Amino acid sequence: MPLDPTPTPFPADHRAAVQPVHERVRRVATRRSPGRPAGRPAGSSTVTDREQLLEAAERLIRAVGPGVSMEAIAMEAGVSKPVLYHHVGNRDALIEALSSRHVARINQAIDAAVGEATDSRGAVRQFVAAFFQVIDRDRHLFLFLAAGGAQDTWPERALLFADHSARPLAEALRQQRTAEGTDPSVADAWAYGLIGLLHFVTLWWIRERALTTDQVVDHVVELVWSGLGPKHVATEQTRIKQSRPPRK
Amino acid sequence: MPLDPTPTPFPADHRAAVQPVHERVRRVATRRSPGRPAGRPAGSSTVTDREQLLEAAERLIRAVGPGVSMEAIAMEAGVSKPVLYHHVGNRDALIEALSSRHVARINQAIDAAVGEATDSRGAVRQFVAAFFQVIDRDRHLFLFLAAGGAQDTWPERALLFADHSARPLAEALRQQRTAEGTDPSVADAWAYGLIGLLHFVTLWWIRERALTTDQVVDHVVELVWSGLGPKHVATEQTRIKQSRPPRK
DNA sequence: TAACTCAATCTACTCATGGTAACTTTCGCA
DNA sequence: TGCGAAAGTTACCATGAGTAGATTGAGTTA
Repeated sequence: MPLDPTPTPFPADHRAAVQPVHERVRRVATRRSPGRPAGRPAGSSTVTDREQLLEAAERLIRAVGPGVSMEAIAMEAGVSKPVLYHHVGNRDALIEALSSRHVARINQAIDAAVGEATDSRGAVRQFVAAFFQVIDRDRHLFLFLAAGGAQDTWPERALLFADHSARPLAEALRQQRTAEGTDPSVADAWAYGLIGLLHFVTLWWIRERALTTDQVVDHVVELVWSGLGPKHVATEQTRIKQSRPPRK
Repeated sequence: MPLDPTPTPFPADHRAAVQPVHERVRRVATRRSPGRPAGRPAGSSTVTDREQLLEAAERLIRAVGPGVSMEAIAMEAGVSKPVLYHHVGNRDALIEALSSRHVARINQAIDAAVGEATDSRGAVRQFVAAFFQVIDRDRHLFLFLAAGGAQDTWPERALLFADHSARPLAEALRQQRTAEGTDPSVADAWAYGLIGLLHFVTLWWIRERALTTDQVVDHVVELVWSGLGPKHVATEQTRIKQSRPPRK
């Protein structure tokens, strides 16, 4: 899996990168200029499409990182701020909308990858690997969706992206557990847990880059598949070793 | 485990609660008033202790939620903003400092709880339960630490709290794996993964309150202990009635 | 064709907040 | 007693979310 060639793992140069935003934005926004008169512009094709705005938002986030301002996004779309707000709502709603699209893409990639697996464990591995790859390819977008909102609305926002990922996963888990005769009520907790697990490992991995993709995927799969419990040689969980489990 | 009596699971009334902040702050900050002259106040006991500031920050966050401003914190401490900044640095540094203290408390609780366990699985359960309890008891503080910063510095900030939790856990895992002769290089990824798992399940659980504490802890432990792989032996939990049909 | 209405848009603003500059006062010490 | 450093304060700046109100083009009616 080829990583894209960005040298710095994290966009640690946010602040520095902010300047280029405006640079680029100024280039892009040909329709706006200081001397421009107010009011509706000529030509009936000015009806703004919500999709255009979302596209522009993604484009800009990819280009300059998760710290983009709403105004910059509006400019990137060649539109003024109130138009953006009219069509999108507010920053949280933008995150919500972008989450929905992006998670759809991720799930598509996951579905395709899982389809290639021949056994259950292989499917889990494909799942994890696909998740990592898509997230890594769109680091900035991921960061924006995971944490790009205002600090005021946090509790609602924190799970916006996770919700989209976790809900279908929960459904799948529920079906699987039902089919195999085990309690399906674990599904929601497991889904959020697994998504959180992937989230944090991804964040850590993006920051540190201490492992190759294959390594980190292997490690995650081992944990997710087998858990912390006794290894398969043991047939009963009562035969666990006496060694103490993780404490601080 | 008694939940504290807050009726609303999430501080969904941030915005509403913002007013009371200032109300309260104005009461507390007796030392400040509009007509007060500038300059160093009389009395040699004015030397501000960093600890006092951190205490004040915690107190206020607990009281009004994770959306507190730096100015409100300064006022709560009976001090002006530049003093707060002088002693603490900036908002991220505040998060860092509070994370350090809070994780220390959490780990203390976990150590105590794990000490009561008689077997490994029980220890994991105690670990998870203790984590949940401490987090739930200090919801606001948790939210502040997990996401209370400015959006600009996100990548660095996102893992501030997680780092503190994950590092000792990684160390423990590394020792354990080394002792039992399995590959210890999984430790970091596992630690961040497990912390992320707990993070998200906690967030979801705080928001939805669909399960009792015992239930959610059981579910998490089952996942963490046994993983998604084939069950060796049915545990008590998995033998619960599987009567629930997949909804939706 | 001229007036009317309305939707789409813009400019220009408010407000909140992180962070800083520059000034002011007290204390300890020679 | 005088003076420098320490500890504070007020007042400010910059940025960015979100909004109010003005402005204009395009159908629509007479």
